[in-house]
Amino acid sequence: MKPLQTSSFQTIKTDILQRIRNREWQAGAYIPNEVELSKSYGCSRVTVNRALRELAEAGIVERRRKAGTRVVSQPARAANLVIPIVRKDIESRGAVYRYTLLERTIMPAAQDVQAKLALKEPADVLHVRCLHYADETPYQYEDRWISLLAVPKARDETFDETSPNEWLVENEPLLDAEHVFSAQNATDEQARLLDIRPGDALFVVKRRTWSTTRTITVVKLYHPGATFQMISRS
Amino acid sequence: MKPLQTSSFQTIKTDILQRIRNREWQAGAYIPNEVELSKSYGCSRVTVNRALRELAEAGIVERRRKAGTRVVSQPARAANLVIPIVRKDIESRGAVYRYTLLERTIMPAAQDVQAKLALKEPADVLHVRCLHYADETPYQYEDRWISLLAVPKARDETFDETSPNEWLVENEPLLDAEHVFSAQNATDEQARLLDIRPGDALFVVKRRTWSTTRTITVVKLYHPGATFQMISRS
DNA sequence: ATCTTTATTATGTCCATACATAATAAGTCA
DNA sequence: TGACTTATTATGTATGGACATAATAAAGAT
Repeated sequence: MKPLQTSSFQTIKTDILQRIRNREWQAGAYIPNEVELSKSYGCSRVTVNRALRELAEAGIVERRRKAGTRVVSQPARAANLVIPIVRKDIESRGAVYRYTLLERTIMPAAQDVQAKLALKEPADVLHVRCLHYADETPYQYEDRWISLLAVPKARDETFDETSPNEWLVENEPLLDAEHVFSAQNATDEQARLLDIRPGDALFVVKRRTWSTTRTITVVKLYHPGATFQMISRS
Repeated sequence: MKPLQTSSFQTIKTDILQRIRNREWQAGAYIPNEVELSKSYGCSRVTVNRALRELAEAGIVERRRKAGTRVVSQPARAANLVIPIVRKDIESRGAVYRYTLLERTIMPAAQDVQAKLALKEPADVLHVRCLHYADETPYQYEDRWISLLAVPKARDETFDETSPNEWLVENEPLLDAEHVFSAQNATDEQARLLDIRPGDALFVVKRRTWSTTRTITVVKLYHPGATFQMISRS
């Protein structure tokens, strides 16, 4: 009989998960240590270690040296969500993507912008506002600040054809980011741009992006709540 | 000299990430295979394997047998967000948590509820509506359906003291879930319950929870947009 | 030319073994 | 009693070697 899951660390992982679900190993309690488990499963300790490590990464068990491995009592749900690049998101829905630049201004950072971009002293920043359409329907309104201190190359980019998002992905790849999700009512201007009514609910994503040393860009992404949803599975 | 990061798979992982960021290994290109890398790093292949595996899990590289490992060209942002248990969320902000049950009704599933809970045939369901307060300010309005076919025990639970969320975490732990986030305008009733104005933006979380075979519960969580935000780092 | 079979290759996993490390418990001494 | 040192323990990581597996390329047959 071939096992359903080929790899044995996987079968061990799901078996342990089952035992926790069935309360054989209760919440808050310590489970047998790696050596004991490897004996009972008839495998190497490394294999058990990998299973337990992945369960710990999933937030299901907690591990501490010398103490052991214990079942987390009330684990918070860990949702793993993907924030796609707008164009890909729209095209994956079978819609035609279009991009419009609304504003591109270079100016000295105002007080609040300087704080947002964590600039120690006043410096030039780039303010870009733009719209992303799906089949000629406004899909996302983007309001972005880029630190020209961190990305001097951006000074020479018009953003006529390429959206700042895609330009940054190309030119400053794989940065760390922090996201804040919220809901807010559309202002008159936002409503006009997104072709909805003032006060309509907007899904807002605020993103701050940085490299090792500096904040690169902060952006607010506004989605009409009715047309937008963000999904996370398992 | 002691390395900054003790484990060598970690240093290798960050080194590879650096090389990708510096475009030494360009987007879409294949990077050296594990054997070559292990030689150049002077370590075992398994160590390189772990570094690359974790980079693949993070969505930074793609791996295929025989083909090799290549840098993902335009990686979608993978945000790892934590959806806390309401009470803990509120208490961690230093506020006092209070819970109020609004409705608890057992009824045969209507058409739409039957579909939502993926019930093949009509069966009894439990409808629970409740409010979560932070310092006597409404924080979350919860509208939940529980399949009594999947969780017969829920029939005997009053939910007077314990919120359905916490009861389910205790009684049906570690279920798989799917989340959908969106924004919508508050209805008159929602506004009344949350002590906001009708039309105010609400942050909505829809969650479907299932065990191996059956859908256990579906729930809609409504947050006043102004007071709520969900954060995800890195 | 097209289909099928057979290498080849890079990743995926496993093992036994070894040493490192963090956290705790036990022991020692003032 | 209290401060300090020394085991002890479970997890964390590394190694060389081995075999499995998926995907592709090459070779062969029709």
